[in-house]
Amino acid sequence: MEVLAKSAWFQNLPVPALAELAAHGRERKLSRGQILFTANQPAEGMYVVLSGSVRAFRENVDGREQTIHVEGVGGTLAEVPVFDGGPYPSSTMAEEDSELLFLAKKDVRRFLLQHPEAALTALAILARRLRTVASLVEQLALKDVTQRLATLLLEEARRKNPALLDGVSFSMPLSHTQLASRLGSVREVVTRSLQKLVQQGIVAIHGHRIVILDLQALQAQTDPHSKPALTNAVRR
Amino acid sequence: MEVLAKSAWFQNLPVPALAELAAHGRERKLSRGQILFTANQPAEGMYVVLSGSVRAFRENVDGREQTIHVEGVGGTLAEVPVFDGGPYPSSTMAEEDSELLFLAKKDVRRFLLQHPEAALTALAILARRLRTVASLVEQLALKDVTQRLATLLLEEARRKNPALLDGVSFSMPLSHTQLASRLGSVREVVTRSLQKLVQQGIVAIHGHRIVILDLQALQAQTDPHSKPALTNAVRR
DNA sequence: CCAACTCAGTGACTTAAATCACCCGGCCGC
DNA sequence: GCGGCCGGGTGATTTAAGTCACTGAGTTGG
Repeated sequence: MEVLAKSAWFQNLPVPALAELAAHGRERKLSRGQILFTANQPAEGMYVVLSGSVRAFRENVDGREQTIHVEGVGGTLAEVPVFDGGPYPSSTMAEEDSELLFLAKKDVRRFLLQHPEAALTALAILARRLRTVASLVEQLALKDVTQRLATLLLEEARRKNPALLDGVSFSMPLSHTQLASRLGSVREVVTRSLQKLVQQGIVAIHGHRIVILDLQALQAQTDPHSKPALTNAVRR
Repeated sequence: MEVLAKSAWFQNLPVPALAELAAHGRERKLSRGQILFTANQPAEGMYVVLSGSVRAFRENVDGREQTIHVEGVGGTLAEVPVFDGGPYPSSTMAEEDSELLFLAKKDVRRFLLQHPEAALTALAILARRLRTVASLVEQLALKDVTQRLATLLLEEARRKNPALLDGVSFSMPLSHTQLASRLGSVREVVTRSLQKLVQQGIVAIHGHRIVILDLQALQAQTDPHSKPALTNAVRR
């Protein structure tokens, strides 16, 4: 309950109403690596992350995975089927041991009908998610792996500490395989891309701690160094 | 107004309320190729497509574009900033001459607060959009161009006529460049991929009309023909 | 303490995709 | 009629990414 109230989903709502919603939910524990549900299964409701962290992903036939989003405490999973009635859109796996609260579709819908402010909050959440997923599309379609990696590093750094400057460090406890699944690539390529950033003196790596040595340069890696493209003037 | 009522956004709502919302809107005409707004501009509201068709896309520095979604009559653009308050997430361009209705953020929000059923509808729309964008991520990260093309052809065919069988045809008035922008690729590659499908006798093309000759085969192209992957049993 | 993992690193090779540089045909507007 | 543009089609080449196959360090747990 305490967690529910802190979740972005349920900001500023009358506590008794929340308590009632929570009372209808069921708790669920997952250990690291466990699968919560699989894409295309029929969905009965959504989940709120009470502790730990869970990742939603899609996979293709030969087992390669693409992470769609990762939710920490207060985050929610499978809101989509609550509203459009379809099956689960992604598979989800616990990244660490986690506790979740399951909320049935009809309970959530009823709650939002009775609390229109909450519905607007829900819209804000979906909107933000849409933004991040659309950015992922952009990254995958228009940027190369190094650019995507640089972007991810900057995002993670900013998540921990929005004030960035040369020398800041942050921890990123992800294996190269996990990184690859976020970046839409494979382990070996991520290893080499990281290496490249290290060799260029842009970042340093100590275990799971990343040090940003040259913020400018890292940001530069984010955008393609646009082809020296013949301008109209130059052409002919 | 008639269009507003038919839009998925405003299903089953009291006509007077709709009329009032529409009265606060402003009409806007676009000619083919015209830009409505650009990604990252501050956003004041959303748009409903009254006629024509508009596409939302992102582009990188050397001008390559990735289409995020395309909206026809009744569709909406830029709902995201209405709910999360951020700037426009994508650029949008009219694919044909189009008429739009602009609705200011605060009018939409007020309307949804007063009509909680409408808020649930809005959630359903965002949810569906999230589903399609997440699928786009999956396609880009895990499928090759031919697979993506096959998927797109099947989707388009189904949009026109859900009952698919060998021999159905449909019109797809897109240039190869436009196709490429949807598929996350470039013109030449799309041309060759299409050619491949034609040579294999899977589809035929007459101008902008596509005939599906072998539905089975087309569906097969959709999924990678999974690597003969050494199973655990075989290994060692 | 050894077996069995998981994780990272790396060289060699293959391949899908992108890029470059053309050509051709149609069509539009002078 | 002709210059220009757009759409499509192609061959040749380059390049990023992915694949394969191993190595070796570090951990965990029987």
